[in-house]
Amino acid sequence: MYNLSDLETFIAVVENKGVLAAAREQRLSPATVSHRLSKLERELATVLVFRDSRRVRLSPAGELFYSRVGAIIEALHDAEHSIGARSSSVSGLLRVTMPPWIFSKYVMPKLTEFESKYPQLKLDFLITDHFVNVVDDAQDVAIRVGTLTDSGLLSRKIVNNSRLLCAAPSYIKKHGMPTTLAQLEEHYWVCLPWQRQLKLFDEHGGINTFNAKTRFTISNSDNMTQAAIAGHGIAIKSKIAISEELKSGALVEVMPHVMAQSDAPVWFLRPQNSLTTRKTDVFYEFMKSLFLSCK
Amino acid sequence: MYNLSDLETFIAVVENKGVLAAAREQRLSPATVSHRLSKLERELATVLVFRDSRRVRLSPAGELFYSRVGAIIEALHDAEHSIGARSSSVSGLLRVTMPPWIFSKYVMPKLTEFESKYPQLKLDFLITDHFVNVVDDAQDVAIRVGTLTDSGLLSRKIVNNSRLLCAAPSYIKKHGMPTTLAQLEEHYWVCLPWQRQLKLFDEHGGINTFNAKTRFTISNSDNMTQAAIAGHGIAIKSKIAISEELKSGALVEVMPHVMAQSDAPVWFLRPQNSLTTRKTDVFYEFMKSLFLSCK
DNA sequence: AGCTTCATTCGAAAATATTAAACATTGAAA
DNA sequence: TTTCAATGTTTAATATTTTCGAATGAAGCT
Repeated sequence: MYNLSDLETFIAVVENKGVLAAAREQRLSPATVSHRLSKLERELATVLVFRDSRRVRLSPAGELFYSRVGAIIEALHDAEHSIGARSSSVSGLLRVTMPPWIFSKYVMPKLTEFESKYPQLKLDFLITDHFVNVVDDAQDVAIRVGTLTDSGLLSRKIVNNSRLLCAAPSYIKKHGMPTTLAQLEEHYWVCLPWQRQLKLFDEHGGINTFNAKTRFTISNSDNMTQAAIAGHGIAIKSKIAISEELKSGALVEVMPHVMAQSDAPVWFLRPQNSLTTRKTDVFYEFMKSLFLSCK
Repeated sequence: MYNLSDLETFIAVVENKGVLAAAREQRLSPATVSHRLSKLERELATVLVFRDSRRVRLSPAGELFYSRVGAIIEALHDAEHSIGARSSSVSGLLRVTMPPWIFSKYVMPKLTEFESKYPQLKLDFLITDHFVNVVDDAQDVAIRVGTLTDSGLLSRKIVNNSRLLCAAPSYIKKHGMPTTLAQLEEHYWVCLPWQRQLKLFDEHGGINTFNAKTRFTISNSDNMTQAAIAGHGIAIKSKIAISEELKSGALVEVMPHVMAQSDAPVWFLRPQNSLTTRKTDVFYEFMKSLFLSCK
């Protein structure tokens, strides 16, 4: 029967593309690596790796086996950790999707710190404002803002947040500061394509569906902020996305408290039934730490 | 570093509730089992099993580790199988939910056959007409009939099927065979609680929402069929659920082609990202085979 | 051809695993 | 209380597996 170490060696051979390199990484002699590999193949009665003495190439079976075994070893490390055994380092790949503004404003500045804390952990960011199906696109984590529509995902709130209307002072100077819904309706908007319909409170507290008049829409939240700062119109933004702009005066709030459904917390989502949780757990802690100052 | 065999021995100890019994099962000496277990605990620096010399009891850590490691070993066997190595038997536990009529009419009759083919595989059936959340209730497989609403699940169609209206001849004799929607509205219905609103085509092919007049509802599809046969009213049934009753004349179809949205295939659903697929795969093949004659 | 780089094989040594037998513990029966 | 039976651990000898340096082979590069 083969061993865990045989599996780990197999993985090392694949990832280092060679017996010698794998041996160096694992601090073993090449002979040992070669032995372990042939034992594994003998036990499985399957060729995993084609070796012409110059390089190493995965067989189709090896390809398949590799793609599975990595996750299994990871799950095992995770299980060890779950019982408090072994201060095993967090390793592997974590696929994360989030909106651009969270990435650029919150994640990027602290990313080096995170990377040096978990050097074994590789991150794959899918940065977009579009809805990404976590399951279909094989993401391990999604950061979402606003009301959740995902089902079958575990959600944890990272930080509270609300949306508000804002515009550049230059825009307000030119077009005037609106004080009624009727006035608001005459203004230009800078918004994401799916934000054009919005719900606002009228004077009596009733909810009013409202179609934004736009000259253009942008499908990236960061660029949309830039457009608002440049004075192209009124924008709907997360409070924590533009806190600095509000403070510096680059943007000013328009008609506070007029937005219905302004509540837009930042959420941390991950699929359920995953065998490995440690990677996502440390990333959750990281994300949480980024928003501590927003409280 | 501990071995796979150490993990397997640990599992055997847990499942056989003892070192001696585990040794017998694994065809090892008790000394070996004891050694392996202590090695595992030494490596993990964690007590997994409390041993007073009379019996064996899992520690909390052991409990947790056991629940994880079982799935991991299973995933590994699965990976082996996926590359065609080892004709490993399918083992473990498979949790399945399905409606009563499918279970009693299709699954039960062939269950012994399936069990003798995969003696190592334990099945846990959750038989209900109610919607079961696969993820929350930790089901490995769900058999669903009709339009799918689950997200994040892999679905495969097992067999095509449609719903129709039917009633017992005795009921029709007494109340007359309806030929128009207006007449239908006067009839009594036997239906599941969530079937009381149904959509029917009118003479012009338009869709008509229709509230069924009921004396009672039953929340189990099998009992509901019995009620229909007993002449309590018109029922909405899957064609393949009552094929025999239609043939024998115990039930007769009422107003064919009047049901809108009558399409109701039988689906096989399973969560995505599961590490083990072999168990579900063999069960899928089994389910598929049950409906071959329905084509 | 000669050199370099990589992977495998060989044989000895080291490390690890296995087992029987002796020993320990405990619950129950006498 | 004593004894017995059942279970788990330890010990120490034995068997197996693993490891590594050195030798060998295979292929590309100059």
